[in-house]
Amino acid sequence: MSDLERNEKELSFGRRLARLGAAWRRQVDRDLHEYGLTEATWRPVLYLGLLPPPVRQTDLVRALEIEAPSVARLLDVLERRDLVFRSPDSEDKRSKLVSLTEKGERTARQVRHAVEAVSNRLLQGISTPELQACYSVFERIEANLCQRASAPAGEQA
Amino acid sequence: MSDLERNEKELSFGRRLARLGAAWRRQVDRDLHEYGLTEATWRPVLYLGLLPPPVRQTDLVRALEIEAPSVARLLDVLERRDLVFRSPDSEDKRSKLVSLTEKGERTARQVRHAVEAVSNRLLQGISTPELQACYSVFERIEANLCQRASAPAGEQA
DNA sequence: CGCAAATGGTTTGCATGCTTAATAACTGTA
DNA sequence: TACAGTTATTAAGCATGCAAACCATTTGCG
Repeated sequence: MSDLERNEKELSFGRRLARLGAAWRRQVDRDLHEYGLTEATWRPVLYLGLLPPPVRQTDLVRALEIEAPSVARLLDVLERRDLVFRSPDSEDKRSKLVSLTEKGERTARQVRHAVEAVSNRLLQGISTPELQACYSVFERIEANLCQRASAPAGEQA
Repeated sequence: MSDLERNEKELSFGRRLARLGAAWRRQVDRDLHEYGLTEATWRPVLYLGLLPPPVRQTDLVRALEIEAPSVARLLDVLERRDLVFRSPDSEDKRSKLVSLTEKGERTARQVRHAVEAVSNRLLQGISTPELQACYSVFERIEANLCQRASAPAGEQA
């Protein structure tokens, strides 16, 4: 039955996802390296350019989907590089508002260009229906992720 | 035109890939945590159970698609845990052969089960043609990855 | 009001990836 | 044989993610 036949592909699907995702990111990184942005530092800058202000660190945590300590450290680096600055939030003394400096604004535009260029290049020749088919599968997988493993599911379904 | 309409989705495709890949891996990690395997340490064990011996470290580097220093460090950990051992290669005094201990063999089977269970669960309800549509897109993206960025491609095509 | 719980941020320590550089051994060519 | 280049492994240091523990502040409830 299909299960055995599909096993090889199934086994590699998660692997494939991770590999492609990493390769994709590496492309962006490569393009942004010349702007002095290393690894993940461009993501906070990108999102700071997209989110409606005021942006608290927690907003970045949610947008970047990384944990608060990681965001804090990235912002330390970016602040030292004069790309962002933190200011107190008059509404809530616990929180800090994060903004792009002028240099940061410029960088954010470059990041956006680079990200779009990579996306255009990598998705070249792929039709919208094909993309949507992928999204459909992704959504189903995400749905399956939420069902706690308590239901071992299609063990031989 | 399609470009603007697709922009939102295109922008997020790489993001989506990375996120799904990470989530997938986290599922496996969670299931293997109870076996004392943390993070990425289960992958060398899995592949050692799959590759035809003898397995040199270089073979693992190629299979795991991570760099040689990373493999070396992981093997240090696994060796300390008595899951693998290194022995000299009589064919080539530079290289070392890596093997699973008996405990490692047992662990490899558990890892394989966990990986398959997660795969079955996450791909539940997704048909083979849908999977193949995804693979087709992945392959096209991989092909586009290889074309060096020299051709900026669909900048406004 | 006053205290417990939740929330925002930081610090610390660990896991895992990479790159660069060193060392040892092999290979090919003159 | 000898020497240059390649290959296998390791070592050292950096980047980035996480979780746990901590402080300050805010919120909610008696």
